[in-house]
Amino acid sequence: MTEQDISVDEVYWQKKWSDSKIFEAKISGEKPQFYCLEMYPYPSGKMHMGHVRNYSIGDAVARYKRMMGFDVLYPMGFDSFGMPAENAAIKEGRHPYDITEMNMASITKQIKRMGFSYDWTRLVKSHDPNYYKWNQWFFTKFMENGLAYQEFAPVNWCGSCNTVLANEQIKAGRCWRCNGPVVQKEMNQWFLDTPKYAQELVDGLDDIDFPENVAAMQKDWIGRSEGAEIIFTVEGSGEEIKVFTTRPDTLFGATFITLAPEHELSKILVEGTEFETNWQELYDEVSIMTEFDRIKNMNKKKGAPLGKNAIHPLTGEKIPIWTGNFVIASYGTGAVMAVPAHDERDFDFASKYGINIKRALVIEENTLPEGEMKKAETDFGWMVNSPLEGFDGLYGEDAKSAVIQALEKDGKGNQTINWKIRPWLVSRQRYWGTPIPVIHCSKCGVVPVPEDQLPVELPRNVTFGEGNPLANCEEFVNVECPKCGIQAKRETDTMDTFVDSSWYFMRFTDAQNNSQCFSEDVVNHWMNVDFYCGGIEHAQMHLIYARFWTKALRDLGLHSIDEPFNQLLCQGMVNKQAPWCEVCSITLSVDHIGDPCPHCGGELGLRSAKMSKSLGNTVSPEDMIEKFGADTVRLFILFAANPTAGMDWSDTALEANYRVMLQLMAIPDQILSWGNQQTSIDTWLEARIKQRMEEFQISMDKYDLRRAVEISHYELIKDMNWYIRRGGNNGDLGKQLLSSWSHLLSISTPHLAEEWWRALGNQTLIADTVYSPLEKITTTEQSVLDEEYVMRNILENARKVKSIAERHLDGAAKKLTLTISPEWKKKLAIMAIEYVSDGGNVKAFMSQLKESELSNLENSGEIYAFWGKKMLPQVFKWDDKSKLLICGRTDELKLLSERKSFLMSELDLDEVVIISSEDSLDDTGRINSAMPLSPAIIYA
RNA sequence: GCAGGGAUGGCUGAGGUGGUCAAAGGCGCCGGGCUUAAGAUCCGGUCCCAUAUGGGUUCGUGGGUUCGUAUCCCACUCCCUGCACCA
Repeated sequence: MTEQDISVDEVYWQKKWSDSKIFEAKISGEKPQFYCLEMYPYPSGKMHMGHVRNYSIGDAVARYKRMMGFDVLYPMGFDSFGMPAENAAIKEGRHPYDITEMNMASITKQIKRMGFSYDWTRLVKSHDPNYYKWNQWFFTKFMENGLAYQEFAPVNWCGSCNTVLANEQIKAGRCWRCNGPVVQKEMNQWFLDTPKYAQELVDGLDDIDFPENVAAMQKDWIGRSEGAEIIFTVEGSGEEIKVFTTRPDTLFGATFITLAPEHELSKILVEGTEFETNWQELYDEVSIMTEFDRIKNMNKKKGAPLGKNAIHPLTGEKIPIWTGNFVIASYGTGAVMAVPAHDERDFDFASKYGINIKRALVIEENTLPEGEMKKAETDFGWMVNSPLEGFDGLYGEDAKSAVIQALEKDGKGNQTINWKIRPWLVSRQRYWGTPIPVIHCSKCGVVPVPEDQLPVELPRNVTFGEGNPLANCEEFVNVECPKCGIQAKRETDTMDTFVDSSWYFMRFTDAQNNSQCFSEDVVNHWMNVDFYCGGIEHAQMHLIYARFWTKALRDLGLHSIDEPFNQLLCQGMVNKQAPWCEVCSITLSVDHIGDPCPHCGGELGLRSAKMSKSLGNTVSPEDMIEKFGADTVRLFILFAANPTAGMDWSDTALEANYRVMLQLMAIPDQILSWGNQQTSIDTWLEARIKQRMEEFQISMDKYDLRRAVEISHYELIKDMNWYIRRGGNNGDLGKQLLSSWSHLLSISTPHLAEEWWRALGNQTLIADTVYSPLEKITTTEQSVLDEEYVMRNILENARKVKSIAERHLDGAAKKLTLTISPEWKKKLAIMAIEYVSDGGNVKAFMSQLKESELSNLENSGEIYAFWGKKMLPQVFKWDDKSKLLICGRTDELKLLSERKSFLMSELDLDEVVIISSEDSLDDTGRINSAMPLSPAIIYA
């Protein structure tokens, strides 16, 4: 048979699927529903391996759920707004719209070639006015509810992208997109009040199934910290400085106040004084500094006194007010009470500027507050040196609440919770995004665009490369005020593209709805997403925004879902080997293969690294599909590693999988040519099929795709081979096998499965066929499985012994005697197994044994010795299954006798004798090695 | 610095509630059957030793608990990921 004869026409089946519309999600009303989703991609022109892996995982889940009788919603769309298209436009002189549409067309084609079972009728594209119209509508609703607002504030500016960024979009002080430096700039910008949902966002993590690390990252990011806000008054002027602290118990150790240079009071306090210059210097330095530099200079504390004192709220003491570069204006209140004795930063600062250090706690109980402090003691401790009554000796939480109570009594502070998450800065000074639906009128101020005028469409006719294209587009900017009708100006900022991805999963449920964003009933029916698969890189951005947005829309009354994603799976990276220098610990591009390290001249090794253009270790999915077919690529990807683990691309492994595919392609013909002989091994195969189907389901239900594929594409081949080897040749049973098997194949290699299904004479599509569960394994079937299992173990053992035995025989072994262990060994084994499983202590078993019936046997001495030497370790070595078999009714003599001729031919012998040791006349002493389930093996 | 995850045989990768573990599966490699031959497929082998089913040394390093530990505890080293002067 040549390869051509057995190749699968994948495109043919893809057309069949699409013509028959079987993947279009329906609400049948009878079946349970399942929403399977992958993070929709940004449409670059080409699909890469990361996509392929992501979608192969999702598709396997979707197909499995369909097969198990669910109504499955499995859509695909494009996150098609965003800067790459706009930057390409600037560079190439084409329009982002054209570039995007073109890329979408080409990547769609590639995705379709993989044969994923998407419902393409629900395609959502962010840049479609019918979609982004709802972004705008939501935005105006948010404005009504105070959730969206405009504010003049210091924001993060990426110079190379020419736009502001949200905090979540800064990675290690640099822009997440271009890796360029980010600077602080004061601008009038739009924000969404994400902190409003901070508590719910934290709490929700307990109810959904996110990977631990993602949940941890989100918790970190949201950053809940409990503490107190404390009011210090400025001496003389009476102005108030609010500080946030998590350690109110150290309040009596506060020896100064530090304000962020940007803090509004800083400027007010120094204005017109001798201290102004130093403050100004620091302010200039900090505000120009990029986040990146700021991190780099993290340990260089710098500050200046502001020349005024604050009044300690409880003691009335005067303490100096400073400004310091390490205080962040936007966290807490932008001001801290400095307690050098119990805070490292304050300690550094105080040491540098010679400020008083005052101990307020001792770390060991009942110690005296003596000696100079060499470093800050930041752990909880017992309060000491308190100038007021009733505090000394309090510890930890008690100390905190005592201080807070005292503050609250005087109206000088209160307990608060502070959040690290800051409002989401959503406006962008870029073209290719959703226009913010707002008009600025000189008379009416900020006016939201009325609903009937939505969408505010992006104008086509704009010029790129000179600032914000929208701002330069007269016909876009100039409008009449919807309220009073005078000439007004449109907002020219667009929305962050993360807005698009914050609710697309809801749009998918009702994608063609022209009158609403989605119908409430429909969205409630499908949501939430049962299985969400995508990259870890969105742990803080997309996945927080989407959760926020879902809650915000819920509170607008649009649906009743609390959390968008039930279960999140982050697929691992696709890696491939690249040159690696151990000495310099750097990964180099594949161009260096064979050369010495360009830095140290040493020899280069290989190391697996994320596929990237810069390393040149990428593999083109297109080429692989063309060469091996989509099924092979999918099989390889699912089998090479668990979904969440990183996987290494390997050409040889891929080829091995291709061979498996070739083998599988030939199997229907092979099985269909079986005769119709019924043999005793038939029951075994029948039971085995049931067993495999069950194992497969268990694996799939826990998304252990690797194991599932192993069963469907490897184990079952082995089972079939075993059946044949044992003389099976039953065509009817073969058809049963093929039928069940093709369901399992259809999850990961759907095209192949269709071929099988057709070969079986089916007119239907297996992708559209619900699997009807097989009956449970019967007791008889179970015992056949068990017996075969025992025999295979014995056979395997006998094979090993044979090669050793033949070293001692003259030539090849001709005869095998299997001597079943004596009755007393079985009794002893059962006794021991029961004793141990009841929790008995092995060491005490001997006394038990001496009281048992076995002690009455004449060979009781032998039995005692055997227990200690052989049986004791063995009791722990038997697996649960073997224990069951030993205690059960398994008749070794019978099962082996029935399989004698098979053993004979397998071991290539003239004679096999099965005998129980009571009947044996062995004189070599070798039968002593017999154990239950493991007869003595003696060759002659 | 803080947080999360890792380190298993030539490679990959299960296991990880202590005994079923010399440790599944795959790849690679070796041998055999089939074949005119190659490929594919099928069967067997693949830590070391071994004069009969046995022994030895192994799951990052060093300790510990235990009759027994890849699996539990402690310390350390290294790797990945995220956050980062968060008060």
